[in-house]
Amino acid sequence: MAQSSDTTGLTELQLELLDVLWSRREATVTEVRSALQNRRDLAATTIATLLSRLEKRGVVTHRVAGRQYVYRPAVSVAEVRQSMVAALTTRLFKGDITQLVNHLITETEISPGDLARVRALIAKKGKSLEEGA
Amino acid sequence: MAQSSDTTGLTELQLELLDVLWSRREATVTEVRSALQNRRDLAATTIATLLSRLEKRGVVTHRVAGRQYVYRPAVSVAEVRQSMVAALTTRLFKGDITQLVNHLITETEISPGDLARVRALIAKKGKSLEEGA
DNA sequence: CAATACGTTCTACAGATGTAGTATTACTAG
DNA sequence: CTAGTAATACTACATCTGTAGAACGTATTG
Repeated sequence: MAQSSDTTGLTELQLELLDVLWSRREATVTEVRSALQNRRDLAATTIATLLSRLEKRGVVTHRVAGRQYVYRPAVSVAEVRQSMVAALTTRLFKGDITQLVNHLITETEISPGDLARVRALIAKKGKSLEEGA
Repeated sequence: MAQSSDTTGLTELQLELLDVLWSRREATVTEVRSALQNRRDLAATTIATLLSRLEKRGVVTHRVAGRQYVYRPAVSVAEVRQSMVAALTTRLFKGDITQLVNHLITETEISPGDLARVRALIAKKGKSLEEGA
């Protein structure tokens, strides 16, 4: 669902805003601002600008509550991950997922624990495939 | 090696240019241009501009050959993959690699073949860890 | 030597992003 | 009712990116 407007190009900051909205379901400008306060000290007007731009792109929506706007995401975490991971896979690994996984387990310092967890995930996926097919 | 200047933010087009340089080791503006010809029909000056901008960022270098510039990458595929995958993992999965892998095998339509290949990769990695440690 | 062609550098411009001040509007407290 | 306050909208600006024309210099070819 949701034929959202190309979320592949979301920037760091834009994702941080979305994160706030995702975790709170919805939030006002002020709320978003204070949620980011620790890392970013942005003017309220800056947050407002960013959110309205995101709205123009179809990434968020807002409803009016009194004199305030309450923003909420118009795209899901899953969707965004989907499109961004796909974009990265295409760009860097010619679309080959196994190459990406290979990169992850060989080129990054993956811990034995993580490796085990990954193995478990694969096993589970294998099972579900057997059943399904 | 190479403390290259933040390659996390490379765009699609910039990566396409780099791809040409990576595969040919080095190339002139004209060569890069014709290599991209199929997908992108860009003016020679456009390619030149792009390459010189990339050079300013430390992503490529050039040497002079007669009246032409021969560009070559200043960053490796590995480095770029490294930093871009890391950035994505951080942004979208709070830095948790297993979450990314989980996404890959559950959220994308991964083929049984790919799954098997991934499993093999994990197995191999497991072995090398045993030996190493 | 002169004209043409090629190659690079400069300049230009629109759109996106990060950032925020100012203006406007509407509410709240005295 | 009026002054201060809070919220949004508008304006502004620097930087980056995609794109390319114009200017300029040099080489090749009559």
